[in-house]
Amino acid sequence: MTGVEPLPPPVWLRSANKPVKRQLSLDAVLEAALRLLDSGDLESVSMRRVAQELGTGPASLYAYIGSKAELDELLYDAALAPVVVPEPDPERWRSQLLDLGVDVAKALAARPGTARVALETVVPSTPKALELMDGVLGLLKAGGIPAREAVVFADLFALHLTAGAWEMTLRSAPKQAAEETEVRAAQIVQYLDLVPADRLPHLREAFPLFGVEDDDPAAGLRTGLEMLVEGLVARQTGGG
Amino acid sequence: MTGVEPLPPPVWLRSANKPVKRQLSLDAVLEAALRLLDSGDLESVSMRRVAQELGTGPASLYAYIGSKAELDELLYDAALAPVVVPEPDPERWRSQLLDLGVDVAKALAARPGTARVALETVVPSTPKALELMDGVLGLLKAGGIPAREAVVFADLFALHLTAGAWEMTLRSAPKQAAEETEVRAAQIVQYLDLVPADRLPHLREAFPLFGVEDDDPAAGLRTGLEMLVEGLVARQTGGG
DNA sequence: TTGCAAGACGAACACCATTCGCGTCGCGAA
DNA sequence: TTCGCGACGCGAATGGTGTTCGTCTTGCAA
Repeated sequence: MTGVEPLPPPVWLRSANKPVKRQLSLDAVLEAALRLLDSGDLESVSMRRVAQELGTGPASLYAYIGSKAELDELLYDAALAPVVVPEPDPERWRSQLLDLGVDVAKALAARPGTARVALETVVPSTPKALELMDGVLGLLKAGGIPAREAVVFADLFALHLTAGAWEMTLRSAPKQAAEETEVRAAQIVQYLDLVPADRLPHLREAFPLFGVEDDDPAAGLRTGLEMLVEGLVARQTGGG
Repeated sequence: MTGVEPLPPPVWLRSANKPVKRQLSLDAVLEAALRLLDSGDLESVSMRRVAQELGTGPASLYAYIGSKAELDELLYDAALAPVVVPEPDPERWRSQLLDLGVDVAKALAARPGTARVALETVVPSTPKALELMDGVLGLLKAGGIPAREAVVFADLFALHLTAGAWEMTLRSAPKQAAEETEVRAAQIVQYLDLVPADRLPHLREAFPLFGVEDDDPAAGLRTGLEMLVEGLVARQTGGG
């Protein structure tokens, strides 16, 4: 090859040193960010690193996104992408709702840190988030829940689910958090030994039961969502 | 007063210029941090600022606390301090539980940012947090909930409550977040206009109902906790 | 061919938590 | 009373963060 290639441009030209990579775009930025996210967590997605991934400086990114928070929301939306909203079936709306909730939480937990974005944003309003909210409202309507109640519930549902996803993220973090949890548990035991024996009696009794069933981190979340739905229908039939 | 005060020490002594402020202590650090927290939020509590508040550099603080995270937990514990655990009354355990939950959330929301500490910690284990957990377990026992269920529920209860407190924190933030919310709402309306009219039908219909009853930010939280408790007892009587 | 808007981006700003290592002080031992 | 030592205090530096300014460059429209 070497023979036929054109000679390199003169070194004193500015363009020789900076080969002018016009390959940036919103998609390229998002793609690079997702690459970083998947090989770590949201913490490892910084402007600098994304820029480095693209072979440029952080300032270049601001042509396509307004702020880091904006990029975070894009990642959040991307994390939500694989979730599909089911067609409401009045016979099965409750299990559909639970499945949807668990799916969302799993999707968020699969991209570590994205759940946190939802917690930090006052009201998450990315396209996919809105689509999912619409889906939840649709299922509630299929279940005969009045619109007024449905709105309140949908809000709570999303909140609980997001918090659950965040907790799943913490617990399923590869190594660090696992031993963190153990250290904490040990500290609590130690603390309980320190405290007068007649204090915290219920905690003493129940403590060994904590952390059971942690083989499936989504199980606890599902239970919580079940309780929420159960409470919703109880409140409907009861009266108030 | 001026007359009786002792004359200042000679200026050429080193101790005159640096009066050797051996006034640092864990309490002093915590106090300064709380002062900053109360005149802002957790974001405004940085090592540098706490140190500045004490007239020193950030390095000095590390004699008393191991890390910023540790200080955060101290603040979290301090925020929880005013909450009192009620004596369980088998007649009223449900309302007691709800009141306790709302109290905790209000206490956390009163020190903006502390709820976030609980969300970020794998398992919050400060003394007050353990005391509250013990209280919750006590109420559940008074309600006749089996220990196994009680543990799962207490976890969910705490999670929901913390998330709710965080949301309250966001919404009740003095100025910034309030208009943030409005901006978001406007953006969503705008987005709904942009999207084909047959998409997101339920959201379109229900959107005006969102944000109603925001005069009492704790109301939504209480509703959520009610549903959770309702679901718990329904699951008990039902069978599973 | 020329002019110009828009993209690219190096450098700098103002933060952040944390660590190193030196100076200084108070206190206990001699 | 004097000395020495250990613990505290803390200035300075390290390596991060998001964001902005001003300049350079380049492709395209006129």
